[in-house]
Amino acid sequence: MKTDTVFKQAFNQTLTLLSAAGTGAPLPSENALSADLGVSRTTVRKVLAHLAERGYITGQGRNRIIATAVPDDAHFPHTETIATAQQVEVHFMEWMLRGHAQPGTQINELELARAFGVGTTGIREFLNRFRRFGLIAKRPNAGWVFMGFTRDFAMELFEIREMFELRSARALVRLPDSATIWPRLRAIERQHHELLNQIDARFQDFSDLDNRFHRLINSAVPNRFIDDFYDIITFIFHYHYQWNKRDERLRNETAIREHLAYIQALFSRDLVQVHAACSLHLASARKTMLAAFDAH
Amino acid sequence: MKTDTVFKQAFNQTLTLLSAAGTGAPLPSENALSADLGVSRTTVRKVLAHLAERGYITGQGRNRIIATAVPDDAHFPHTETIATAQQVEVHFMEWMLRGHAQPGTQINELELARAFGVGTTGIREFLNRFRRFGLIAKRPNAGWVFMGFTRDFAMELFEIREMFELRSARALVRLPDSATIWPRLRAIERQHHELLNQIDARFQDFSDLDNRFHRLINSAVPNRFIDDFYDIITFIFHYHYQWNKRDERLRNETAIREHLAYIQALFSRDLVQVHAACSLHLASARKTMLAAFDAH
DNA sequence: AAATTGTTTTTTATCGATAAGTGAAAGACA
DNA sequence: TGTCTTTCACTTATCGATAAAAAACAATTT
Repeated sequence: MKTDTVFKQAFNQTLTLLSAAGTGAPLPSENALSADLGVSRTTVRKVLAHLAERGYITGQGRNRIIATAVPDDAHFPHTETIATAQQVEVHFMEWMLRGHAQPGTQINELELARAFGVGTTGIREFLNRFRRFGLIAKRPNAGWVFMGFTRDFAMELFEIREMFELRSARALVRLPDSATIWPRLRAIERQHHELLNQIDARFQDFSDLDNRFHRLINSAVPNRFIDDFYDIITFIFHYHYQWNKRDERLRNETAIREHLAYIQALFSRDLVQVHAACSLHLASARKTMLAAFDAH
Repeated sequence: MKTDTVFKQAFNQTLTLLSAAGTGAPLPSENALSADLGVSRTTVRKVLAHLAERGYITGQGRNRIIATAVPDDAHFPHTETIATAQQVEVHFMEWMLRGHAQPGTQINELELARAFGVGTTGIREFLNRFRRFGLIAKRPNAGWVFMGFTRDFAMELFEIREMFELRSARALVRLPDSATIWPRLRAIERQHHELLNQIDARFQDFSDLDNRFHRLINSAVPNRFIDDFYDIITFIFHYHYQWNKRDERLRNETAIREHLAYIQALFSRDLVQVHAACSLHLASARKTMLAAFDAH
């Protein structure tokens, strides 16, 4: 059956809202909460019912009021708010990156299902989706094979990445001044400066900024296949960075400076400059990832 | 439970082998049959058991012999040899191209499952795999939406295709004379000439040749992401050509001539010529597909 | 009348069961 | 001694069932 992770997560979020509003405050309407939490009204009502049952809110219908301050331990544990499908992803990446998986390793659905504590269907579905990342292959009626997160894989990934990014940067330069990309580019430039100023404390935030920056560049002249490819990039980088922490602060600082130069080039609308700045950044990103393989 | 389509297909193939060999001939070993049919020996044994049961072969162990000529109606019907997963694909494409699916149409798993006569799991698995073609999107907990096989879709598809193809053609030109690509290119060039000579009778064979040609170009300097993308191209073209038969003979003849010019350019190793011939062909392919949208 | 809540219907996510199919060890043969 | 067959343990493909979540509909309230 379905897990109730959606409910539990919505419940936790609502608790936080309650704390912020304080005792005695009226509750927003069910529709408002539904939009706020990003779940259906059915789930909102379930949350409300639970809150009432535990005495955190009183009244009913349109006259609901926050009754008491909510104790901290009222939250559901974080693990209970993660859907099975997401759990499988996390577990699998863990399994993969911990070296359990040499190139050529056979992947056994039942074994993984037991190891991860889920049904085989969950594993199957994940593998089918994960297939597009190019790391596993299927032999019909005979299971999956892990292809290896190898140097070749990374090189091929970067080849495409560079092709796509240069294409987007070139297209961007040709856009008129009135395009919405320009103010958005300014905004993200500002975020780069902010992060750079607090680099010592916040260098871990770069990963997210990096992702948003490159996706922004593509979004100016969108192409769904490039977008899809960025899912792969994001996914690989996400797990790769978790695994390779060496020189993280320095690497990120360098990358931020490269981004800023790249952004400036874009504003200059000079194709040669853009090309140079973009290539420089991509080459340095590639070097970073390949270095991780050589160190290993 | 699993369907026995593998067995049925292997059985049918074996019947054909039997007819070719003729009464009294000895059977190949189980291992040989297994390799020949591309199934496990377990399945081969099941086939053999069935054949014996029906009296088509006699003897046992190593001394099996073809007993009688096999009647034509001994074959399992073709539909019983198609695995559920494949059936779903065919049904779904039918459903989609018959205009059942306007952009924005909601896709209902249970409804499709009933319409196609399969379990929901089969539909789910198909949709998850099909997602990568960029024609459907998922809203968690709330089903799938069909995005439409639109003009935009085709344009974005072709943008990537042109990028990839030019990259591969450029890379190919730089390969040494000793590379294995050159004889293979000669071979496929010959096939083009053959097809051109019999164009009136065989113009339908072009689709397959086209596919093999473009994949060959990429295979010279391979990249798994480009390969994957070609799966999408192949898939889309396959169904698109089934649907759009207008001017098929003429279109294919033109394309063959473009291919030949392109091949010649590649042999010349002149980058400018290659670029021109390749671009010309791709532009014409794009025009063909876009014309289908405008006609519609 | 528009927004809100109450109720019912529809749809998805997930599990476990089972026949079909694979692969490898053990045994037979020539 | 190496190929072929027999046997068996393990794996995948597929289904149907069920609780959770979404969506549609109906009834109130301000």
